Amino acid sequence: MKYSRQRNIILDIVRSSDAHPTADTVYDLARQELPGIGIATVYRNLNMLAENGDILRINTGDGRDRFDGRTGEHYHMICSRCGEVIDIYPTGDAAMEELRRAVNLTFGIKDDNVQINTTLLTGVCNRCLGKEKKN
Amino acid sequence: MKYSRQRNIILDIVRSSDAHPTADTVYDLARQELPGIGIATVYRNLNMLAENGDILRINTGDGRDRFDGRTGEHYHMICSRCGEVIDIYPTGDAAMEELRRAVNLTFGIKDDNVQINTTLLTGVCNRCLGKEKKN
DNA sequence: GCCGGTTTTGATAATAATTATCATTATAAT
DNA sequence: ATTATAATGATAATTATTATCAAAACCGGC
Repeated sequence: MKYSRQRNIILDIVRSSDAHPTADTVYDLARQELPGIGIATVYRNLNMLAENGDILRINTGDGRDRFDGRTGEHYHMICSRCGEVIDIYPTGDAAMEELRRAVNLTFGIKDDNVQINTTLLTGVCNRCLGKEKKN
Repeated sequence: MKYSRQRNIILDIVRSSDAHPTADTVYDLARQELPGIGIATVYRNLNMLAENGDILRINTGDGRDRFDGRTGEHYHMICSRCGEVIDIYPTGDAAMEELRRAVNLTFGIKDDNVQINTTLLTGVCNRCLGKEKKN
């Protein structure tokens, strides 16, 4: 993989965002820095960066992938009301180990060829819960 | 929701398949029974049936939804090699309760607004593992 | 059985996200 | 600087799915 100005801009955008941006959002932000950048370049690089493990691809199920620059172990919840992606971090390695054991036990999995998906949960986010209570 | 021959055919197809068929596959099978059926009818009914809880929609992340006629509590694994959807059933209610507790504990979730996604795991299916060992 | 209202159908156009193509340009190694 | 390789940007193509809408099917009452 060669250096390119475009790729670095895209990586920076994804890394410095905490909103799990879509390709389109990344494109808009990238144009602010490099107006001539093409949408194909954005897609191409998001794919390469994800492939390379520099960023994470999040499939929300709504037809548009989102991307996450935080590659440390964490998980995502999709809000069933607004579709927002919420980060959830495990409370510690021990808890995580406990979860894996529970998964293996619950489903009778013996080997290590299985990993827990990064988008693990669906629920109602706090913002939507707040709005609900007001009505 | 009214009776219609098409809807029943589609429901039967999804129910009697254990291959988590895509809309396209359902369309092919439906045409064997009712050659004039339209693709839009298939999509429309898969959506309505899923909305209604008669079938399950599985988002595999590869851009084409799959459908599952078994609505009892079970989970899915996506094979990271071949993309196949593997059914995984919990070993019992107690195990499932254990898993939920582990999830809540691991992620500091207190309320009940959260549910574990039906597509929970990614891994290598047995068929792909078998092929691998032979090489 | 026929009528009127409602739902569903099927053909097809439209949408929307993403990928492929390809000539041109940028980057890296010698 | 030269040259090989990789990346870019414009745009066409692809693909799954949804929207549109006139025609047909269905259902309850008469």
